Order: sequence, then structure tokens, then C-alpha cells
Amino acid sequence: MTGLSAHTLRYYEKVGMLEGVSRNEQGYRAYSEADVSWVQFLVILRELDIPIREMKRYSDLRSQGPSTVHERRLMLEAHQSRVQQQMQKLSDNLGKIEGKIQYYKEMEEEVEA
Amino acid sequence: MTGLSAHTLRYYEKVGMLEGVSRNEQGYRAYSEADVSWVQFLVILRELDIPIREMKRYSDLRSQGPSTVHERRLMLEAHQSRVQQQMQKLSDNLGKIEGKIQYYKEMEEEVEA
DNA sequence: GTACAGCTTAGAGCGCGCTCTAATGCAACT
DNA sequence: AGTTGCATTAGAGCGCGCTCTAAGCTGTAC
Repeated sequence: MTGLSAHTLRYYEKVGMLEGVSRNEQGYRAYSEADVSWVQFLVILRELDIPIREMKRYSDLRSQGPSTVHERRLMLEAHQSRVQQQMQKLSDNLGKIEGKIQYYKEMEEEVEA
Repeated sequence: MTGLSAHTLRYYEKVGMLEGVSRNEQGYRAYSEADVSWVQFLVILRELDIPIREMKRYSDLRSQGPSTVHERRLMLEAHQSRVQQQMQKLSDNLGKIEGKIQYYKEMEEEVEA
């Protein structure tokens, strides 16, 4: 449901980003819908290249309740602008690569001609 | 000039992405302008998250001369489309984060009110 | 003369984010 | 009763891309 392996879910729990997962009679984990949504959000953060310790920090704030909403927003905004810069950089570099590709295409045509 | 540390330049040389750097009388490396341009290109590839072994493969092709131009272009095009997809994903995820930020803003306003 | 800065090398070490192992236990199927 | 399959845990291991160490050599400044 989240695309993460069981191993990775255990790991996320171990580092403290995933707390309060309930257990069934046999002691097996029973993930709630809320757990799944939370992990899905963690996956988004991970895909934005946010380091585990930042995700952990965010989790801790979330556990502390609504009083931390402002700080959480600041964190998200900081990463938002970081990712925007990264995308700009990727775009610039893609442009340079595109130039090289065009150059190679010309070379290939000359060889054919 | 490239933003890389001396250690990293040695490392790139060791893994075979940077060959034929000439030496002066004392056996010290003397990087040519061509060397610098090449390293700057490697830095672009690295910033596009191209793995070292791919960069090494590209270097090997380059060493083999103009006959490998076509294959080099294919490699660049493959990474180009991969990066484009990655940027799309980043953009999607930024949208989700933006939604959360707006939600937090509303929560903060309600607390104030 | 000697201290210092900066180069050389092979190889060790590190931080990250998983990923896997090994030993054990429980539940269901044959 | 035995086999299979999936869960549990603590902790080890891995691949990546550096990053640093240690020991030694050379040229320059004082």
C-alpha cells in the first residue's frame, strides 16, 4: 500500500518515525488506516530527499500535538524552497545535456554524410 | 574551479573517470583546461544523480573516440528522460506539500482567532 | 638549517538508507 | 504430527559516494 518493504517499515518504526502501531492477539502489527496515511506522507517526504533525521524531527513535532503546527509548517516551507532550487538546478543541467545531445546528433549526421 | 575537493578529484581518477592528467617535474598533477572542462561536465552528470559507474561507462566510451558518439547520446537521452520524470514526481509531491502548508496556515489562523 | 605548506600514495573509515540474517514462535493445512 | 508460511526481534551487512589518515617527499620562507 505504501510501496515500502516490511523491512523498511520496521526500520522506520525503529528510528521512531512510526509510533503507536497496534498489535493483534498474536503480537503481530495491525496497521490502521491512519498509520497507512502517515506512512504515505513519509514516503512523499522521502521522495523529496528529506533526510530521515528531519522526518524523525517532524514526527516528533507531530506527536507533540497541535501546538507544533507552526514549526511543522516552517519545516515544510524550508524543504519546499530547497526542492524548488534543486528543480531549477536540474532544469539548468538538463539544458546543458540537451546541448550536448544536439551536438552529438550533428556529429552522427556528419559521419553518415 | 570545479567545486570538488582534491580528495574527490583523486577518487574520480582512481575509479577511472579522469585519465591522462599530466604531471610536472615533481610528479604533481597539472590539470589542463580540457581536464577542467571534463570534470565540470562530470559535475553536471553527478548533479543529475547519475551514478558513478554510469559516469565511468560514459568516460570509457569517450576514451574510445568518435565511434561511440551514438551510444553516448543514447545514454544522455536515457538520463534526460529519467530526470524529467523525477522532476515531474518532485513537482507532484511539492503540490501535496503545498496543500499541507495551506492546511497548517488555516489551523494557525483558527488558533489565533 | 629547519619549519611549513602542499603534494604523493594505498587503504581505511564514514554517514546514509536501507536490507538482510538468524533464531524463534504461532497458525493453518495435510 | 509435521510441514509450510509468515510474523517477531536484535543486530549485522551492504552499496554508494565520498572523506580522511598516515607516512613520505619537495619547494619556499625565515
